[in-house]
Amino acid sequence: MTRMNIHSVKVACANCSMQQICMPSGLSSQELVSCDDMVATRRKVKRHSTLFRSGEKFTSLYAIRTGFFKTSVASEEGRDHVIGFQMAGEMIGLDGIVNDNHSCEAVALEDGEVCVMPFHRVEELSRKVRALQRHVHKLMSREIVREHGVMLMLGSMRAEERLAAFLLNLVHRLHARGFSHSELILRMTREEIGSYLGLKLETVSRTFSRFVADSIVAVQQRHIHILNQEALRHIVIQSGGLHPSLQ
Amino acid sequence: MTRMNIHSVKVACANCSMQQICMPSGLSSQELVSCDDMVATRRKVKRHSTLFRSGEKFTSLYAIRTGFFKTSVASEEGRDHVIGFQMAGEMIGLDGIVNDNHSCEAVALEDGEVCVMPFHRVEELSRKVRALQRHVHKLMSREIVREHGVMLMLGSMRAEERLAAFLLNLVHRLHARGFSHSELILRMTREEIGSYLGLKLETVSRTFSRFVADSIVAVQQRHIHILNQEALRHIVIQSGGLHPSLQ
DNA sequence: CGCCGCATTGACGTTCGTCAAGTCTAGTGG
DNA sequence: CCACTAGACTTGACGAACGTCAATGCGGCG
Repeated sequence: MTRMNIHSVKVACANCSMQQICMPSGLSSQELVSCDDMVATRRKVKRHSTLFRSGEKFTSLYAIRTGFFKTSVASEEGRDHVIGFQMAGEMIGLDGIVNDNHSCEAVALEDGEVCVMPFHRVEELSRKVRALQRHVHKLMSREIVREHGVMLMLGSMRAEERLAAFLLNLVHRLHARGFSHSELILRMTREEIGSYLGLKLETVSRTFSRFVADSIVAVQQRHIHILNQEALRHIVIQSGGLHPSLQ
Repeated sequence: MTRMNIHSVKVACANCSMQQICMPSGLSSQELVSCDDMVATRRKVKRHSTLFRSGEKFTSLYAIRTGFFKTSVASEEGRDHVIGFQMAGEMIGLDGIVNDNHSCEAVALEDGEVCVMPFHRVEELSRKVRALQRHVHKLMSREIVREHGVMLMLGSMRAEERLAAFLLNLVHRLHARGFSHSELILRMTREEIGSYLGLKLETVSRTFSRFVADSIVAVQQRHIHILNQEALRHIVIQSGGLHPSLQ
């Protein structure tokens, strides 16, 4: 419910640690400076606050600097379905472009900070800076491909396979950001995991328990230790899952 | 298996009946002519031929002029999962942008014809023609939003709801192209429908039979007559589905 | 005409959802 | 500092929905 406080800090993409994830590579330093113009402000977001809601006017894309988000689509009756979890270096808001309105909502699962990039500036700049145009197209295409993977998962995997794919995907993305390849802390509840995976929270919980019984992972609440990554991978592969291309 | 024959016809977007679906609106006639430059050739595609395969080098987007396609992602063992059905006026190939390789495959379900649009030309032109840039961004965003709807369906609907949503979506898109709002011919098998909906073909068949028993549709093989659209809509809505925004 | 692929239908099994009880943990206030 | 509480998580028993296997029907094409 709470709206985040607008925090106006002047930005420098050139100094940003997320640069190599967030920005196109091979920019001249001059082009990098002009990319700064793309970012209007940074915005701090508190845990459980909403970055944008479904139906809200679309103006900007958001590049996550720090923190962890979920995006979800809401149906009429308040039921909502999680369609993705996003972490530092990833972009959210692309859904808003087509109708100038957001069709999903983004909620912070922990305190964080995003770069607010007004889309008209993105378009303006990407008409001039070719590498940026490329980058925007790739970002959107990547999101399309990621969703293909999710659709494959939802359409053809069983509970164990879904959870295994989910854990592998998460730890893979975290590892790419310098975290452990075997330990992670879940920022979301079992219910949110279930919503994402198309399962009920009880099934998620039971499946975790089965993994623990098989010594594949150790679970202490939201702290997950992956003991046998090979086994996890095997669970996904054996049924023909498209491996970690789930982004 | 069969590759389609390359059919080099010079193109005129200005005369194309798909123009208002496929192209941005509000182009000057000069801009429309320059859009022709975007289309290298048209290509006829025969039923069951593959437009592009997973892993294949990405060079072009394809705008469907006529015909009906399925796109699917393939897993290692040959199992594949249908992720969408595309008809005239829709664009396929966006998945290839991110890695310069296609990550899904497109197969024609009936004879048709596509406009081949080399992506480097699309990028070049959309740096000059602002309306085209807009249009490309909206196309990609629309695909993202469509997939959100599919994920919602796969993640939270039961078989009846999925099939109802599927039929409503199909007939809605066909109607927008001048076809009946109550009759349609399915170009795909029950198995392909099932793959798309995350169901087995037997379940699709049984669900059709139930709809017939309830006088909601009449089914004769692939010929579908929707007798009670309201009932179909009600099946989807009651469970909180995001209605026909499934594109 | 006969074959082959597609579709339908039935019987049965598995997986997951539902309902309900109970446990654990973090955060709050006395 | 500890007791208390609310929310999150776990676990069990049961049932519903869907998958699996198998037999049969139908229609189009050679």
